[in-house]
Amino acid sequence: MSIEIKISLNKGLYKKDPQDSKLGRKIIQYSIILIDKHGFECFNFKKLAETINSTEASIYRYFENKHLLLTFIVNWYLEWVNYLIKINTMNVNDPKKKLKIIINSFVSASKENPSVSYVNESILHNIVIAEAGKVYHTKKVDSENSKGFFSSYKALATTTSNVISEICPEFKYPYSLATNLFEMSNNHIYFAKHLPQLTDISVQEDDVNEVEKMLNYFSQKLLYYS
Amino acid sequence: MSIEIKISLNKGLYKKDPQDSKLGRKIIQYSIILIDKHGFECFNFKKLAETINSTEASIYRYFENKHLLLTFIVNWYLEWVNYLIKINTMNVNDPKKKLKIIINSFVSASKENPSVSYVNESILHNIVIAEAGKVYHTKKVDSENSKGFFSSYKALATTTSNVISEICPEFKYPYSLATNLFEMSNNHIYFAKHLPQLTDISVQEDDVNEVEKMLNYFSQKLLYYS
DNA sequence: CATAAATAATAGTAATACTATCATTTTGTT
DNA sequence: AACAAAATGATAGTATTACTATTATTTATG
Repeated sequence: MSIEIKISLNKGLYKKDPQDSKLGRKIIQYSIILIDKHGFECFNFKKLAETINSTEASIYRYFENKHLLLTFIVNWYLEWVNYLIKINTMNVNDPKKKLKIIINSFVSASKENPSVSYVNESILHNIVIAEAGKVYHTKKVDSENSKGFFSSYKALATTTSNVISEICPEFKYPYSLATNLFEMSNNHIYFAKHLPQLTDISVQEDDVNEVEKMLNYFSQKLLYYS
Repeated sequence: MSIEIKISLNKGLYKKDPQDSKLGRKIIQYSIILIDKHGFECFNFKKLAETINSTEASIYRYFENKHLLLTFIVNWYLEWVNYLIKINTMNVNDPKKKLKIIINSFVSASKENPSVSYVNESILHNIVIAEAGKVYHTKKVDSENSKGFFSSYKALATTTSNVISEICPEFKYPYSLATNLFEMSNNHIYFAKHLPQLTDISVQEDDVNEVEKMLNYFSQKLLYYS
């Protein structure tokens, strides 16, 4: 399925919205591919420019630096997941079912869901798994937070937290559990692929079923029989 | 309390063991201070050399690059925590008490524990909280893993996992819970300080009591009444 | 006190992360 | 079709970073 949603993101993230022009969309499309391929540290605007037959100067007209570009695409992904959760839980009343849908979105939103033509959501998910922590683990975190650069993560945490509180209103840690389910999803997919001794689950050919089961088990143990 | 333990780490991490010379120990001491102060991205060997009145060339005789230096100090911290857990649980039989000691070590090993003269463990803990993920979130993770660069994290996970299995032998995810308790500890201390909307707990003046409570609550819910 | 080992001093290179300027192409408007 | 405005490309240049190499000096050791 391919539709054209335009996701609106904090304006401080870019100098010019890349979603509004051909070159901008190419920057998004190929930065996702290159960051996934070489890793964020080895990714730079010169390589990106060569790949898309443009110039460094042109890319700098869209993004101040590669860190803000990463922040942009990670936020894009989080907004997209939040959007999918909203439409997929819209007609669901049981909060327990809603949380299962949320967990399923954390582990595999990129599968069988509406997508945007110039974004490979599956590759983008890999970037979120491997690089998203770098977005907020920086000395600029406080000033970037005050500019609203992490509001997409907060929105996702709030959505999830509300469902958790619906299931169990007395539960003391709805936000912590929400972010933990998301971080745990990313971490254990990464561990399964690269550091298998740090997890009990395994991921074969992108089948994240075991991760999903684990997250459901954890949340049920914490929320169901209180 | 100050003693001199020498922690033995994977030899691939350094060209020359910094623990064995005055300059080496100064490199460790001030790299910890500088990474904490400026963040890992802005930290470099030139600044470090100026700070300790030495030269870049001399530092390069100890470490190939700053990434391996970070890996070294993070592993040092993990080995130190693992060592403390061992001595503090040595005469404890109840695995539930052992897990509480482990959780206490995750949140505040750096407080009231034997320390090494040239390492400020409290600052080092801040580095682990803010930067440790960068150690293994790199494209070199597989080759570095095969060289044993993450064995300290695995050792800590194994120690914790064994205690978890003692408490509840049927629990299916002992390793996952072990690493999750550690990651959660670091994440939520960081969130409380920088992104408070992502957590329910707060940390006032380095009092991590609420984090400790939360981790104990989570582990008890998952392990006690199965 | 001689010698080896460690460190300092200095210099240099390639790559990175930008910024500035001007030329050309594309787009929208009449 | 003609034109202006906007977007992009081409080119050049700078400061910093991440190193490596060479030689001089200091320090530790038998």
